[in-house]
Amino acid sequence: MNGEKNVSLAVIKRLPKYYRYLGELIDVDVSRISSKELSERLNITASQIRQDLNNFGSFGLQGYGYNVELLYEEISRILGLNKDHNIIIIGAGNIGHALINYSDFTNRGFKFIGIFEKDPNLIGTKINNIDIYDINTLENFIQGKNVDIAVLAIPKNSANYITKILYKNNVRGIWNFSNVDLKAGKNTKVEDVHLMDSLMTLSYKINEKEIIERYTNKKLLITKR
Amino acid sequence: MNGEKNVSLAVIKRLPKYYRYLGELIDVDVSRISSKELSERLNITASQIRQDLNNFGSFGLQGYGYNVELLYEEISRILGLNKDHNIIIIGAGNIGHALINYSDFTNRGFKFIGIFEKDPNLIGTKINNIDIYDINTLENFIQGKNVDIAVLAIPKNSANYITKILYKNNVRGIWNFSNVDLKAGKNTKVEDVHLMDSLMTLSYKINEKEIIERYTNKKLLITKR
DNA sequence: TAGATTGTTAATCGATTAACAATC
DNA sequence: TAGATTGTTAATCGATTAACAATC
Repeated sequence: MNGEKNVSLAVIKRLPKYYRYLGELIDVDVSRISSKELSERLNITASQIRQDLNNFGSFGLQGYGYNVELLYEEISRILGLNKDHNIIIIGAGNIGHALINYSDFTNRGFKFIGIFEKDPNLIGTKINNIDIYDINTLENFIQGKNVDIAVLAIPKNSANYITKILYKNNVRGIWNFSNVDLKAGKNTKVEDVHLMDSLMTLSYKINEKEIIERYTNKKLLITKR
Repeated sequence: MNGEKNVSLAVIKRLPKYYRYLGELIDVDVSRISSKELSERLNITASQIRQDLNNFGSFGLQGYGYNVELLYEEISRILGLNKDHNIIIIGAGNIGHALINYSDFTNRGFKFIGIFEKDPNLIGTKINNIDIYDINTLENFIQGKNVDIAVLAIPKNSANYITKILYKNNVRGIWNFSNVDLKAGKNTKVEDVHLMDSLMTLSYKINEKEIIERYTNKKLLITKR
């Protein structure tokens, strides 16, 4: 039972970038690339790129580099994109709306199969041809269909109740847009998208100089006393 | 000119979580908390929490812990949330739409002051009482108003052209939802929100076991030969 | 064959955790 | 005063970078 080495999340988070850029190369008929060239374009060291890929296998050729199409295919498999995934959306608000209409997901095999809402005015209608169901039928639906991923796009006060249902019914992944921190369940992985956190990070970045100045001065003053 | 120590982005990314949780504590009238208690709730070691905060100052008291309200205030200042920020949105599509309607941003001092579009059917209309302007008037608008942050929510083929305008006019930050990797400009910071990358990461997570198995087996086979 | 570039081991760097004296 | 918990220094761990032998 060895061989079960874990790959760090930092590595995984870089793979979609490689994948995206390789896709662009294919579009302009580039068939071969070295880690050095990738490195210059992606602002990641060549060494790191080679290390990342070698977590999964030896996809290159000495003296040649990487075959673009082949590497693209491999990364697609590593990311699980060779399989279809069924997605449901919890919450027919703005975010749910935006995601449903984003065709890139569908093109990569992510299939929206239902939306769940509590607002009776929305139940029974459709968004982009996907049915909106009563949130109370959620558990039943999951038990009947193969749900891989649930998008959580509801206010935080209802999030706990819903996630319990998702964990209990072994939904494989939660894509969390709600403003709560979820722990992964026994059989359920979680990926957070905290827009508010992201905006706050940007706020820090644009004010950084001033902030650092203020706080380091304060610390210096205290230290000097 | 010393004292200009830099704080790592990993630290900054944790601050909004502290901030959010402290806000929740205030709501339920908790006035004091230790790093140990925070630690249990946030799944971050107490040591790390203390290290993070001490990048900016000494906000606690030995034998007591932290005053919740005071710490909340300090983090708010560290994140630049004590100031208002003017935001414009480039692209009146689904994402732009979703963000505009998300009141949490407004409550934290992020003020939407304009939307820019190229679709003539949308120009002149409003979303949530914010005007939609012709994208061609963007540069003029920026020169006349104080734009802190531009949200980039347009297809990638037009992204390059627009970002050039933003850099040139020293917009302080770009919140990038477009499927391109932006480099920070001389005076412009960038924060990426790559939804597609995030979804791919989740895809990896839910398929991880199988993926690791497949690839480590492959490597073992190769090694054995 | 000579040149290029990989895969991989070793060195470095940075971030996290542990430990503890200072002090409320 | 005794107990609790900070701020901070030191130790550990993990991730990134450098170096180079293997090999196309």
